Amino acid sequence: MSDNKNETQQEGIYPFSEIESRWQSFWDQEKIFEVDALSDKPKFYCLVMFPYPSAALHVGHGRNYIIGDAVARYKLMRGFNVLSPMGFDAFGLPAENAALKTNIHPKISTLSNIERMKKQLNQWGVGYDWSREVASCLPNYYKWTQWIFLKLYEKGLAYKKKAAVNWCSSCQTVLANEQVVNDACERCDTHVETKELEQWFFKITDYADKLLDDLKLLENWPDRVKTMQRNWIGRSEGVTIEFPIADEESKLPCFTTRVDTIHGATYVVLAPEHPLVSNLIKDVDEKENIEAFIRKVRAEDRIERMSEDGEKEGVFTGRYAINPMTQEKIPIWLANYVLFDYGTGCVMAVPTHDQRDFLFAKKYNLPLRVVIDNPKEALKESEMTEAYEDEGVLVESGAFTGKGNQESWNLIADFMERNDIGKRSINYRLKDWLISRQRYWGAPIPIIYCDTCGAVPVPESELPVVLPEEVEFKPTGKSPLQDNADFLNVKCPKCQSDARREVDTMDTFVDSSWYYLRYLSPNDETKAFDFDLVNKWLPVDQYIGGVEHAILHLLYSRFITKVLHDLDLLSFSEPFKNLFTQGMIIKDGAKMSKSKGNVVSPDPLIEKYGADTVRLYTLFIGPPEKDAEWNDRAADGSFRFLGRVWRFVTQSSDWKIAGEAKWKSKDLKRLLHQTIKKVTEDLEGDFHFNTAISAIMELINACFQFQQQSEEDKALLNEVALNVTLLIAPFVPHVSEELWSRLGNEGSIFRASWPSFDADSLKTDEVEIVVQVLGKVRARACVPSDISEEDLKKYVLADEKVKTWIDGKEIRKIIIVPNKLVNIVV
RNA sequence: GCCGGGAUGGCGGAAUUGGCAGACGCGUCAGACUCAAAAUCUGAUGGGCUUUCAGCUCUUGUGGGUUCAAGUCCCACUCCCGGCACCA
Repeated sequence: MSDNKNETQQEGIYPFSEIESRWQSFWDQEKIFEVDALSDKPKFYCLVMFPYPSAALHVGHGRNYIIGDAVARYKLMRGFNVLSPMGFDAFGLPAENAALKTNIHPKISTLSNIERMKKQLNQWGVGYDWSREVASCLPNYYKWTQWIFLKLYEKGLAYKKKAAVNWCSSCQTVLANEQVVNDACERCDTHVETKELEQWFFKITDYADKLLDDLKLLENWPDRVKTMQRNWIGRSEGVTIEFPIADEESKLPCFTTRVDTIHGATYVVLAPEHPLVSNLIKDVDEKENIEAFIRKVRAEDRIERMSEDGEKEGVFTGRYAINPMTQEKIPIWLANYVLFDYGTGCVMAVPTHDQRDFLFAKKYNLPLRVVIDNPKEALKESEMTEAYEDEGVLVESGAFTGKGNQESWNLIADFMERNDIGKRSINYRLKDWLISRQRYWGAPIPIIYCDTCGAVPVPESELPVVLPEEVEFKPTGKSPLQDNADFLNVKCPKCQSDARREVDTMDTFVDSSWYYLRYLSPNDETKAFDFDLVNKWLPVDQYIGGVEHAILHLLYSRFITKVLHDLDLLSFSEPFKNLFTQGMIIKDGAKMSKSKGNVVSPDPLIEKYGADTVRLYTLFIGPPEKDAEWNDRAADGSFRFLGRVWRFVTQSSDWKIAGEAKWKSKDLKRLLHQTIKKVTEDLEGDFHFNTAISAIMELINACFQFQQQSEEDKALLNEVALNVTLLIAPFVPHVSEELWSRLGNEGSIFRASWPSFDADSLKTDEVEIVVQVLGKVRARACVPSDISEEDLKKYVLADEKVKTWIDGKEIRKIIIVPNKLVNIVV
């Protein structure tokens, strides 16, 4: 490999390895990325999602940093005061799991991974303001994570409850709903179990509406991310109807979105876990059977029970409710398909107009009544094979009969509210955020349990609750901190009697839900973030990261920001104004991962071609928002291109070409300015680096077909060389710096300003017009760009080729698109 | 089932939003350099047909439609990717 490299460099392709290390040190010394946060220059906060510190980065990771770096460098050249910080999401399971195998403490492995990762980032030539580095595992950071917990606690937004929670037996901890993907642990793919445990939650449901409504404010977020969040929050509007229970005073509340079908509700169904059930069935003959059914359902796996093709099973309670609109007695059933934790845990069933109810009713022979007429064919209960779920006119619906079902929705809801039958209400799919983790490598939850005072928050002055280092962190299903007596035993902050600390740690998504605030004052010992600085610099102007965080991190960060906003600690309520989610780098059809063995390391490629080539190929591989298949060989093209740029720029003042000169100076000048325009527009828009780069390639290709003949040509070539160097700088910073200095410029190219195009140079006095006959291209014509339509028509009709196509035919119409095309209709 | 995004040469992908489809790059082929190879450089490169320094014709997942003109707009459909889903 090294022989190869020497050879390449000897042949004078371009001495990338020397150049790259030299300019990397230069940026360091010159503090190119260090920001004066107080400056009056227009600010630009460019943020890449901070990574979990892993030992070896692959080219897929690189895409994220390279895109972020290209944006930051471009904005620098546009004259912005650019804040581009980096930090590490440094708590979490991988370090702890590795420690179990290697016996190296997570703190040690994490900190050494961070150092390695910084080296790798530097090797890529991505620049950050390292003076602002944060690592979530350090006490000066997690102190403030704990502080945020306390703020939520004070507001009643952090609370402890016993609940059925997701349990990963491999990770030996509970998981948030957001961390369960297809019934499996997001991290290790282990099938998730359900456990009843007492755990800490953040009340994100209080913010469901705001989180949903404010998606409208996020104009520059990808639609798919907003859609995912919308789906996840899952708001549905309906009416909670109180069904009186026959022979009893109490009522059964049922949430429905189809209040228009109420007259067809012929039975109601409760979740077997519903608290009213035991009372309902206490005197019923079939009690034993019913209880057996409840036991059976409870024993069923929650996941299986919820799966769609799971058999719907139920049992009659022997009791009846009253349909409040028809006053009929309707049976009360229990069924496995009704979820206790959604809505009211009790549903009204309308088998004629809900397919699921229909199947259940058929199975157990429950009564049907059509209340919406199908305009296409009359519905007969006895002949129906499926529910009719479309629109129509109400029938058998008392005073509402004859009205459209949609308009009746509101009329019936109004009627119910007036008569105390039901109330409009809203339900969400979103559940509260479970933040407790029974693992070691995380921020301790700052709570103390006292036998007399109960759960007492650790006073702010006593933060941080330091994570002890001497711990046996074998996962046992309980927090390892439990076994550390020094940590566990404390005095109650209220009454000074003996007390115990909370031993669970926080979900690492709590750490990452506020880090973007910390970068403005990373070393401040007195507060989590600086009010003035944060409100000056945020919201983040450009956030860049993987779409896998569409729900988890992005929803949690929005939530925490809104809470802090409501506490008057932030003046903004959305943290990230613009979001860009880059696609994944794929290898052999799959996401790169160690377990699949398809990881591509950038090291050999950097060794062979240099970091600039890796960067250029990464940006050129395709539209950055889409997934892209990595192909080492295709990177050759990027290297060749840099070689061409190198030769052109270093020789531009004495430029000779081998082949035929196909370009004229006027056209080359125009192309230069078109290219500046195109690249600028691509970078200002949706970061279409791939097309920006191809435009620069076209310009360089043109230069290789241009022969210098005069002093003006020489000046033009120098102009092209200078501008090309500037245009490629955000993509390939090392070689650009080198060329910039070889062109005789002082200082960093990133202190120079971005080129602007000259509108006059874009104008042409001659244009090539496409001549179509009946929409097919038959000829081309070079004409003055200011030619009149009349002259153009005459010119085109006189063309020999055109004549052969229109000969003897009647011309019906001539369509002219100025400076582009003529279409003759015959 | 609902929502979002897609489908363009051998491959990755362009196409100024209705105006020359296939830019740019990879690969392939040919040539230069070389004893030779690699690397590098130069050129050609969607398919078919013909009378081949030219020209015709077909071609953007499928089938219809609108238009002087459709990858782009409309209707119907197929397949792929992602999210949600016994959610009442």
